[in-house]
Amino acid sequence: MRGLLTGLLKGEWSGGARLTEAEAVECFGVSRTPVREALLELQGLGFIELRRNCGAIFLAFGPEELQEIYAVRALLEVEATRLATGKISKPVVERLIEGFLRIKESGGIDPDWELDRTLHRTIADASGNRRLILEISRYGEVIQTVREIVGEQDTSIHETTADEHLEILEALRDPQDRGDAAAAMDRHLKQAAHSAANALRKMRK
Amino acid sequence: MRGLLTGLLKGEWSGGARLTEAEAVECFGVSRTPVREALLELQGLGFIELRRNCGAIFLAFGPEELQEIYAVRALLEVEATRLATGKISKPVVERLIEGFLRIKESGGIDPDWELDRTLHRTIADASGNRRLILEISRYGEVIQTVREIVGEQDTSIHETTADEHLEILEALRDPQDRGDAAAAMDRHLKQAAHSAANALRKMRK
DNA sequence: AGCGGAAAAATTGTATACAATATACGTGTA
DNA sequence: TACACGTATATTGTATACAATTTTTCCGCT
Repeated sequence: MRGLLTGLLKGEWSGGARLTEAEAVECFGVSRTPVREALLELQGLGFIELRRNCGAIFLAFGPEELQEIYAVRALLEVEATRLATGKISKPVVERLIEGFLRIKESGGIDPDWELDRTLHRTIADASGNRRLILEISRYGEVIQTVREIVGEQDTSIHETTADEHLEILEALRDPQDRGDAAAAMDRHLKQAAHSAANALRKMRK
Repeated sequence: MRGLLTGLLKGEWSGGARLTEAEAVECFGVSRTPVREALLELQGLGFIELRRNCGAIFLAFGPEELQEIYAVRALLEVEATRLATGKISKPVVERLIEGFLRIKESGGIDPDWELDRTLHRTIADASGNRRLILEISRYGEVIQTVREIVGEQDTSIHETTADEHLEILEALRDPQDRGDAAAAMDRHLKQAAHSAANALRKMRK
């Protein structure tokens, strides 16, 4: 599965390309059963269209599509942040703040996606809406895969990202307004969308 | 697939119940392959949890969970409405308004989910964000299944629903503010969530 | 009786064979 | 030459057999 998604994102198959199950079997050296399941999952994630007796059709994937993904992600996570405001215990917030401060001090060399994921998952969990949690984690997988491919070479990004994370956390720690943290999350994800789209452009050209 | 989902929603399997592939095969009289694919899809939709060599575990599904589904749906569709404002051609809006007026006149006997789906799909399409369109249609399937099971016996609902739809359409036709139609959509979906949850309660007790 | 481990059973993961169906092509006719 | 139809081919849908893995059971040991 990951292989197919990676291939698509790297641009090995461009949008509109057709891939039959038999071809996928040759590509990945496994039988049709797991290939089918992978294709079905990819369809669920919206990267391919499955048409009976026609094979899988790769949908376009470029900076535009990436921005659209981030737009939906932002919708989900901003709402989660709004709901989570005031529900995360102080110690947890403090520990996260410490983590991001350490990253800032170390000059942003270490990307540490792990801490990033922890932050986003903590917020989602605190929202209390299990559906929302589920959908956010669904998008998390996609985003993670994109990150692994695109690479995010520009290390200076990570420092500013840490700042954005700190803004969110500080708003969560001392909420003046239920919307402050949500607004910070919105800014953070808009910035992330921009930088991811740029990284993809750089990679492709 | 539909069979499993229907069974779950009807309460044949309560939350926490375990269902192995072999049992599902007996239940539905098809082989493991399609059963597996159905279970994977159900996992993607968030109705079951699949654990290796443990079978499918049904997650809880009741009025609470239904409300959560509607909350996420509202998130998606309200944003779509905001984006669609001003992008739907007058004739299209007029035709939809006519349709809902006809329903109101006929006293709301005829549910006409078809027209309802057309409205929501039209708005989603006009949003211009293909990701958003995809996610909305994903939820549309779930909602449609829920409706078929729950039945929505109370016919008086349909008249008020038509009113809500008309509010949305009128705001789309003459947008004073980009948020008017979106706000109407939000009210509509909150109402729909409430009535669906009630219908489920009535059915279960 | 309690615990550890090994064998057995249950269950999912994968491969392959067969069936159903849609597409493509070629042939015959107007 | 254009079109209709039928057959051949390609492709997906389904069933089943086998492999891998996990869970359960049961027996021996302490």
